[in-house]
Amino acid sequence: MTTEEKAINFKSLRASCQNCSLAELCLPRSLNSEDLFTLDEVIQKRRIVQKNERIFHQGEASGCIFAVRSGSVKTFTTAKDGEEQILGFHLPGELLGLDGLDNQIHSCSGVALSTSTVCELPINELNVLCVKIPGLQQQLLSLISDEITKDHTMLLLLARRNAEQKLATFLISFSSRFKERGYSAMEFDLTMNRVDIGNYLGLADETVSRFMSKFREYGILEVDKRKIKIIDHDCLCRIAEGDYSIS
Amino acid sequence: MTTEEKAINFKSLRASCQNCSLAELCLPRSLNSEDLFTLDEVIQKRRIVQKNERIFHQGEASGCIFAVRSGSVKTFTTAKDGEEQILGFHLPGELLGLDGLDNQIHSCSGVALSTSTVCELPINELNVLCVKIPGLQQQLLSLISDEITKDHTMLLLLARRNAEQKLATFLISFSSRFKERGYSAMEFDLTMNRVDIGNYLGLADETVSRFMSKFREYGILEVDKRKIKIIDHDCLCRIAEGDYSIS
DNA sequence: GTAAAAAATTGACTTCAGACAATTTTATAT
DNA sequence: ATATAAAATTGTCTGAAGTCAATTTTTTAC
Repeated sequence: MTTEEKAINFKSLRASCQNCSLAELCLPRSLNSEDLFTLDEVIQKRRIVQKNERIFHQGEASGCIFAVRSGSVKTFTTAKDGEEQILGFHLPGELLGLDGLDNQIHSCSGVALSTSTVCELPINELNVLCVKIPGLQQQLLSLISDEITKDHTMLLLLARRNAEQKLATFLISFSSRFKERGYSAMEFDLTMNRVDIGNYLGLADETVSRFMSKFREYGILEVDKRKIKIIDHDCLCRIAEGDYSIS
Repeated sequence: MTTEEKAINFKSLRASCQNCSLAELCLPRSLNSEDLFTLDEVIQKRRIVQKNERIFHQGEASGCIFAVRSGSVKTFTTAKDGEEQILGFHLPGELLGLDGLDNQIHSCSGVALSTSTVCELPINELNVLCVKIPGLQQQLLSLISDEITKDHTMLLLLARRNAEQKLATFLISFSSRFKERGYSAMEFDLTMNRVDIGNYLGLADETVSRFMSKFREYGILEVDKRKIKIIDHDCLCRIAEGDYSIS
């Protein structure tokens, strides 16, 4: 992408939590309308990012945390040897960049998986605001706790689950997160490719493909490229829990 | 352990950050002596816990985060099926229980690996104090960021590294953490058993044993039960980085 | 619309680490 | 001190998932 193109993509819009449909899922979750008004003072920018565009960079201090407003985003760390590990896929209403919450450099990068809008929350201003709005401080801590808990769940998945459990868990997670956002829990589009899914789950992309096919063969899913239709949600749950296996 | 014994073990001592040798590593890291005095007002308890005693429980709200003052502690989550995943081993000066920072239930448990002392930091009082001491708020955010970054590093280790890389990384981590605490980087005691190491690294305990032996055979370590002496630190690093292999 | 590139699928084969088992060593309790 | 339990080691064998490779499908660019 050329510098010129970047300039075009980097549109900054005035953001507003007050009339954002995602407020229930996002940082404003438990705030009243007066506090929301105050919060809107610091959430200055809404930024449109194109597919594959970086939102923040590992090793740099953005001074912000980010909220996905539309589209989807992945975060990943890059090891010394250049190897990448995807840390999460983020849907609208979800926060990212909490690793830079101390206003220091980010230890991971964020990249848009599809054309997306993200809200930029300057950490310094957020901290000032936390003093004024006690509920905001609480809400931020709650989101931090969620983030840590989510990582811990992922550690368990990576360390103790086999390939079919990993993939089943992955699909169920997306199902419930789409449902939370008012979309179908049974039919949705994955915005990432098989390589990314494999990387995230600690599997080879061929293994992801193989189990996608197996799930289809067994009538658990209908798979059309990245479009997933869950036919037997219960079975998928049982596979995820290790109570059932197809291999 | 009987109730009576627990009562004896649950000694509460007045804690003080002001004359704690771990202050440089711990929550007070960047505070001045006046702020330290204020901090000491809320760190009310220092608690002695015996080996295998729980410090906080998954599913319960302790209302505290904890700092290890002496000894060592492990944290772990228990899945629905009862399977446990160790999330971390914590040395003096390290914080635990950040997943309960929103003052809600903990999503993991903390257990002493050896007789230990832990400082209990009530979250509510800590939050009040963060308003009074801006440096504390900053320091807390910094520690949260570190925690998230640490988890992300672990996700990469679990997803992308083989057994010898995992074990080498594990040993190097302990080496540098002991060094930070003024102990030898080359000779130290692990306080956990092989099963725990394996669980933490997503390996069978037999695999841990095998690679411990291999490292010994190749003159990289001297291993006497849980006592580790690193002979070839450089080689261990190269194994961890994937630049060298013994298998 | 066509060519080229990227993504996904499937098969064949290999290998790393797990499972199981036997034995040895160490720790604990009486 | 001795018995018992727990932890660690080592060997053998197996299998789940990885690697490599060929092919098909889909996307992108011109």
